[in-house]
Amino acid sequence: MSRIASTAKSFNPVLNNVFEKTVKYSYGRTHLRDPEACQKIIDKLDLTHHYKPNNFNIIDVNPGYGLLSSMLNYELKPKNHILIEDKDKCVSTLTGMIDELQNKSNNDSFELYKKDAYEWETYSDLIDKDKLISPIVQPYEKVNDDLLIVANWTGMRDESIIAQWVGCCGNRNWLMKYGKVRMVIFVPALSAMKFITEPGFRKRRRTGMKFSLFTDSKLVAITEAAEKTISEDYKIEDKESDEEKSLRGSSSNGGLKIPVGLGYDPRVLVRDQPPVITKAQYFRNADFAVIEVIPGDHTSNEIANIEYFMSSIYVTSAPLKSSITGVAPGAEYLLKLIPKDILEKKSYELTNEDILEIARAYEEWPFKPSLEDSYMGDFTQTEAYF
Amino acid sequence: MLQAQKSLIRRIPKLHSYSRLLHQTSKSSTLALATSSSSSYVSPLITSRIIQPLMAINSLNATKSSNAKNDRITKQSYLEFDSDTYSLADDEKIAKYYSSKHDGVERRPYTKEINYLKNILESFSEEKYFDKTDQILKSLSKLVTTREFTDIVNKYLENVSQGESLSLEGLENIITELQTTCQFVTNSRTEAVLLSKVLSDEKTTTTEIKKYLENFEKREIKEILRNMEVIGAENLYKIFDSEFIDLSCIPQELHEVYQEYQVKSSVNQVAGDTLKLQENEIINPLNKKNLSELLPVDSFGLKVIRHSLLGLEPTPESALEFSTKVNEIIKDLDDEQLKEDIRSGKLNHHEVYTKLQTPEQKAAYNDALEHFNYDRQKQIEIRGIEGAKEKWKHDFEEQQKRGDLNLTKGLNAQCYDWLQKMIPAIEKEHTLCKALLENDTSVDQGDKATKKERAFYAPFLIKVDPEKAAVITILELLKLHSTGGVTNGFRAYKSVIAVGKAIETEFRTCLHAQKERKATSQKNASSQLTKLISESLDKEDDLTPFWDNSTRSRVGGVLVSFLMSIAKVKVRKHTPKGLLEDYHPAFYHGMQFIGGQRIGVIKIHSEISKCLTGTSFTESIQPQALPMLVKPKPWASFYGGGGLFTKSGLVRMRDAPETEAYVKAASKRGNLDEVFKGLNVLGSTPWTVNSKVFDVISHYWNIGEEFLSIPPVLNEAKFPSELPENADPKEKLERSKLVYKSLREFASSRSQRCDHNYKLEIARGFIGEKLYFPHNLDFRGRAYPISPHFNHLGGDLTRSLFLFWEGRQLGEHGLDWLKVQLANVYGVDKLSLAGRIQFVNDSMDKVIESAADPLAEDAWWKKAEKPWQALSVCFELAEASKMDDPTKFVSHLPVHQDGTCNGLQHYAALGGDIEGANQVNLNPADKPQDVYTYVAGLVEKRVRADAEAGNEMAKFLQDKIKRKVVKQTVMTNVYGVTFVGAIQQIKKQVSQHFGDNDNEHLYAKYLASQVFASIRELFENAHLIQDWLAEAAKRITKSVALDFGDSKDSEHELHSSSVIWTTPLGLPCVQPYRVHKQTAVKTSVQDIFISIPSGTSAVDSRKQQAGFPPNFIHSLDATHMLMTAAKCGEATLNFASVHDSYWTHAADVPVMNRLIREEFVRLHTTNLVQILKDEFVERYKGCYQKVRIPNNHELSKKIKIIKKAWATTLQRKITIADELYMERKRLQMLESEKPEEVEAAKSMETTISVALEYDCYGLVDSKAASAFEILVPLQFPEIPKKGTFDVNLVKQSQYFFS
DNA sequence: TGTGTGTCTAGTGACAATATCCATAATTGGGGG
DNA sequence: CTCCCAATTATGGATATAAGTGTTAGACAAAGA
Repeated sequence: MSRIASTAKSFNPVLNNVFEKTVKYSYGRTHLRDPEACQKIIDKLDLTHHYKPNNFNIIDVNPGYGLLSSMLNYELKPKNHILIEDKDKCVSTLTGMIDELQNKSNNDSFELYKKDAYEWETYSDLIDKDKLISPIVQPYEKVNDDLLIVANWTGMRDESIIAQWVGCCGNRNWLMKYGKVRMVIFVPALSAMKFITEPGFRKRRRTGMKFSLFTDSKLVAITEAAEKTISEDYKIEDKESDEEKSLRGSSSNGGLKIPVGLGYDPRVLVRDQPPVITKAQYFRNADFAVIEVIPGDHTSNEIANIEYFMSSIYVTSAPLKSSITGVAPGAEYLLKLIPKDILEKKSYELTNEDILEIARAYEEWPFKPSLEDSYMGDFTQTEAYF
Repeated sequence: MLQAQKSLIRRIPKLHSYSRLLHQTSKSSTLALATSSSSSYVSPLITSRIIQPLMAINSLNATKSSNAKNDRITKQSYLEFDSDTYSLADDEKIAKYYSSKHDGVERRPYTKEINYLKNILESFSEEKYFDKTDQILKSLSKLVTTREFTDIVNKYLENVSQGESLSLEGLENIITELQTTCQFVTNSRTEAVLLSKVLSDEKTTTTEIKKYLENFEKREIKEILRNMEVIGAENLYKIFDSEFIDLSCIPQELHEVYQEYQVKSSVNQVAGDTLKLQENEIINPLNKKNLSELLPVDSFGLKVIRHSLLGLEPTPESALEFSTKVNEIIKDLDDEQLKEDIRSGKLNHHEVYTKLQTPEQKAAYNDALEHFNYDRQKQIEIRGIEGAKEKWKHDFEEQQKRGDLNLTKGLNAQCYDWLQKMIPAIEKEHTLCKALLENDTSVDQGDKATKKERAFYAPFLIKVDPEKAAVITILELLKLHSTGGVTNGFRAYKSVIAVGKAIETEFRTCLHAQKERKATSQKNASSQLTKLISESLDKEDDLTPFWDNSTRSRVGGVLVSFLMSIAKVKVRKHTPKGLLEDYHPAFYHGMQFIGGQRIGVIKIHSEISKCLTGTSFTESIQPQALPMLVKPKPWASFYGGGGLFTKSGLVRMRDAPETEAYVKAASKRGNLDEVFKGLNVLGSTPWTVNSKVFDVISHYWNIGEEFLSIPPVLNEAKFPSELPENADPKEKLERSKLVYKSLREFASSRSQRCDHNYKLEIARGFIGEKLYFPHNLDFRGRAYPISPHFNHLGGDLTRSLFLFWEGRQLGEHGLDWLKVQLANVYGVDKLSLAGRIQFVNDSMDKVIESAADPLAEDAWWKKAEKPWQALSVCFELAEASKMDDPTKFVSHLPVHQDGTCNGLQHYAALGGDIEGANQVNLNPADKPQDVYTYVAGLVEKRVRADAEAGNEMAKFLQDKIKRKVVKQTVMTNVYGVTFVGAIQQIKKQVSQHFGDNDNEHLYAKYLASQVFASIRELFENAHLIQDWLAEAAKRITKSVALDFGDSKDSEHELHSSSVIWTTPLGLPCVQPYRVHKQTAVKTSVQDIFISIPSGTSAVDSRKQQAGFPPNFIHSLDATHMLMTAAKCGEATLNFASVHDSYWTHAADVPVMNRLIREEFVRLHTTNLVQILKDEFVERYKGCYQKVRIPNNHELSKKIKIIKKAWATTLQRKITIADELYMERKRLQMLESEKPEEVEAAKSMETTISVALEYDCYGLVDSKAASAFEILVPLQFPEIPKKGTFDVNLVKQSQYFFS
């Protein structure tokens, strides 16, 4: 049973031979196993300027076996580092790590909080009831420098959490009520592809649009594409068609020169230059990406009136002018209110400004459906039988 | 346009996709095996001498499989192929099977395509698109057997011979051509078509007829005349007139008619048994003149004909006929007042019937009414749709006149407006369709996609009258309001299918009615002949198959999209700039998301839905879904029971071709006569509506408040208060849960109100009427009334509305049984019979009070467990007690006898558990045993034991276990309730009765396990049987057929045997649980997701296993019911049933009770499980099952060696298909005529054959660390031993049913 | 190949998800012989 | 007229969609060792 030892910059030498090289239980999530990979991510994040040592808190959601957490802790030196983890094996490794740190380096910033990170209650309890940390509310003009959220949401069903967190960014509730709190989230690669996009990318849908609107998001790191997503007759093509084809988000014959990054919005790749984590560096064979999400300047208030409208718009990829008609009774009238150039666009081509423009136009619309009309019942659940 | 045409023809059959499938599989593993080098996969153990024949066989197989390429129907669409290359060999046309080869139930390849072709053939032949019909016939001739092809062509000839456009020569030419091109073989029916054509020609002289007839032998003529529905009444008489004809030419069934005719014509008075009225125009739906004449019915001096169901008045002729007959009947009445009441129409049919004095009068009245109702029934079925339209029109005109703004009327007027706009749209579509079908390029077909769509639905759409189509569309959409979990709207899927189905039903009804009219159009046809002809019309089985769902959705789709685009509603909006007015679509399309999945919905504009809430919309009930006014046609074949013109199958099923095939086969073999007999008894029970109860219900209904089971009128759902945008996510979540909850409650209340409304409206329409419920079966043989809304299977309220039409004097015991009935519905059913009677006797004054003043605030009946039925009995008892001699009281009330947990009774009888039998009253006892109480006691005992052992939970629950807690779980245990389901049931009880809500789940879980254990303890043998059934189902559904992977039958999936058994009455039950493939059909509304029915796709093993034990028991209780029904029919009882509740007149209860017990004993004296096992063994022989044997056993080693040898020669892994292939070859050779092949086979070893020498089931050792999977012939475990209970005791058990 | 892990689905009558993309088979059309 | 190849079309399969996951046990399938 070999254990990890490393000379990586952010790796705490005290923890040499604490983490096991292979772990038996993945609990359905991906775990980094190589300190070098963690180092890549930490370097890319470049957070040392943003957070003052011993003067800020980290909420670390699903740290797993804690390798990355320990390195982040060593690198950033938070005052409190809350590890929200409820999986038994992880918890025991984590306690081992915490003990080790306390014994050998007197570091007691870590606090293990054994609760289900899925529950909203966990967070409110953490702050309001158990008072492990007391974050400071900071204005939305700048990024909050008191709180950092790190999360591993790489499981199958975790995507919904990511979407909801972004929703919280729009609502400015939950932890986002403290201000622009930075989040570093491990997500499934496919989620990152859908969510971190620019207008015009074919995979951009409602949630992708919300990412743009409510957050400033970056790709921090990506993994090598799993083999099955790489097309065999992969060819290097010239740049123009390159651009066009990859814009379509097609995963089969994308235009990048190397398979890595296939399926991502190429402009995002160019913009963010994410480092690549190799397969050997993580445990569990499932692609993931690391994203950085910071709440943005727009709120869900601004588009609350067109929620239902948007959901209809993003069903099809036809230009707005044709998909708009069936959306509500009398939607023809709405056509007159929305600028022509927007109507020519397809749903995935809409920019933040376009969306806001539509929301404004919608407000002008005399026949806009009443709110309860947008309630679409979902009572498919089997109910009692006498 | 040629291209579009080709595209149409090509796309319709979709054969090439199948051929692709064939092609693909022909390349798959097994065939690769077959075509690989000849000797390579022969086991090395076989000597070279034996390899020779094997090689020959394999190369033969190889050539066959290379031929298989030619099976592909490629290139030109199959309407154009002209060689035999693509045809199915004769043996292939039928030589396929479903789950078992040994049942003689055939599966035809390309069923779907053949059905489609039959349908479009029907359509095209009526339109006389000969070039297309030729092609279709050619194609069909390649796909079906000669016999079937003859039937198809005959039908086609019938269709095209209609009218003047085709001469006799033309017809003959077609026949000759078909004979040469398609190997068409004529039969007597073909001759009948020709004969009919000859006779129909006005110019044909009698001599010519004679001459024509002389071409045949008399025996032949007899056969030809059998096809009377082809020839028609009028022509039949012409033949009768011919001097060439004598009695020897007349088939048996027509003898009577013939002789009668001879007599009458000799007196020169032709078949005068019908009234001489004006031209008989019964079926002319669109004749408006006819309608205006309908109003003055009372001009006949009789107002008996009061109710006009669906706004349809009876035809004047039949009304006149009826009134004449009634006048005749009441002529002799001595009560002048009664006479006057009847004449003036004060009394409804049932009142008249009950007031008549002599049995003769009653019989005569019944007879007259039956005749009269026959006409009305026809009217309802054929013109029901039109009735709705007339109502709209009426309201529209009223509104125009008065500017009336009443909401309901406004809606009707609105509908009329839409209708007017929709008709031209559909008419235009019709012309486009016809143009497309006629290759008329002058008409612009719009864009490509539209044209493609049109090509699909055109042949079907043009068959339905635009007006009717429009009415149906509007009705169906409004009917769907707020269904499918959509507020103010409905699922697009449902609407499209519903419209498609309704259109199909309408089309079928019209077609049938039209045929009947043609065949019986002779105005003076004798009623006998008319009846004979319409009966033989029913026999046409499968020549117009049901449309498949993709067709339905396409037809529905186009109509729905029309309505959506034309239906507008006016809206006004006050804005700062003043009043804005606009027309908005009444329906609009959207998407709903459920768990991320898209669901297409159509929403109804709020202005419209406002009008729809809570108001009645009875016109929207399809007339075919109403109870019938006349006795349903008796079941005699798979189709044919039920409505006059409505085709409904014997077994209701959803996309289960296998079930259908099995039942049809059984029906053809005559195995179902017993089933028919029972069903016909159920169908021939006449009912009427209990108007007294109806009045009371109606009173409370109209108040609009919640009362007993009547839900209140709710106008809108109440929502919790809004939350700010930035509220805590947890709070937001809680709120949205509340919102959904209140929406759900609102919806359920509304849908309940709606449902009740339907029922009440129908009941209102049928007050005083005589009504019948045609029944059919579900796949287990349980009988259900076909009319879905209003039937005696409903809840308490609905059941209380029913009375038997006929009355029976109470006689000696009747009164007591009425009292028992009251006690039962009051909830006092645990006492002995005497105790129950005593209970009612003690409450007699309250009973009479209840009847006298049912509306009283605290009336006694309202406290009953089933109040409405209690009220119904109160009325009856009060009436009876008024009589001096109650035994003379004529009672109409059905008295129920219910089995105590019927499923458990059957289990107990099967298992022979003594204690179990006691608890469900199989064993005679002084008072009824209550199994629920007993089980509750057992559970209590267990809980107490646990409590003593220190279980905290048990301590809490101790002494709290009541009957009610366990009741539902015990009851549903038989029906296969799962552990989770039981937890839910108990949880509900727990949360109601115990205080502690936090732990209710834990409690429920704990209790559920205790209840299960208790039931198991009580019905030990029964549960062993249950286990045996489940194990058998598991083995069957996990088995592999020997033929799997055979190139000739590549459609079967690996596990494709479903559980099939035959009930003691001969009904085959096929569990329809398979994994259906699904595809999307593009319609103009949206893509519609439909599942493709298949009898060969993989079985859903889990469902099959879970479903089999309860289904088997259900099939037994259904059998018991049908047996009892048949016996009751023989005993001339009126009989009805709700699965395990049997109903008859109070006076007849003793007889029925005896029959129930006798039949139960008769059913269970045979060893049903043994029979089932034998049946299974026979059915599933040739199937193999995977068995895990110890890895280190010598057999494992042997098989591994063989596998390895094969694998090395084949250069790949050995699959199951390979193993089966080798075994198949071995068995084939064993049967061979060549001795050397037999020899070779004998010494050949396959993975399967080596295992035969071992008792593999005995080798199974679950504890063994490592196991090895091998294939062995399917075997079934030994059936568990029966307990010692003697079923015959049931005969003496008073409380078995009570 | 034998394990632990993750996913799926749970009584009957009876109720069903769509849009889009992509690979590939089938068909058509054109050209040459 | 047929044959062959390129181009086009049809079709089935895969995948995403939204965004709390009411509940628990057990069977079954894929996957990691």
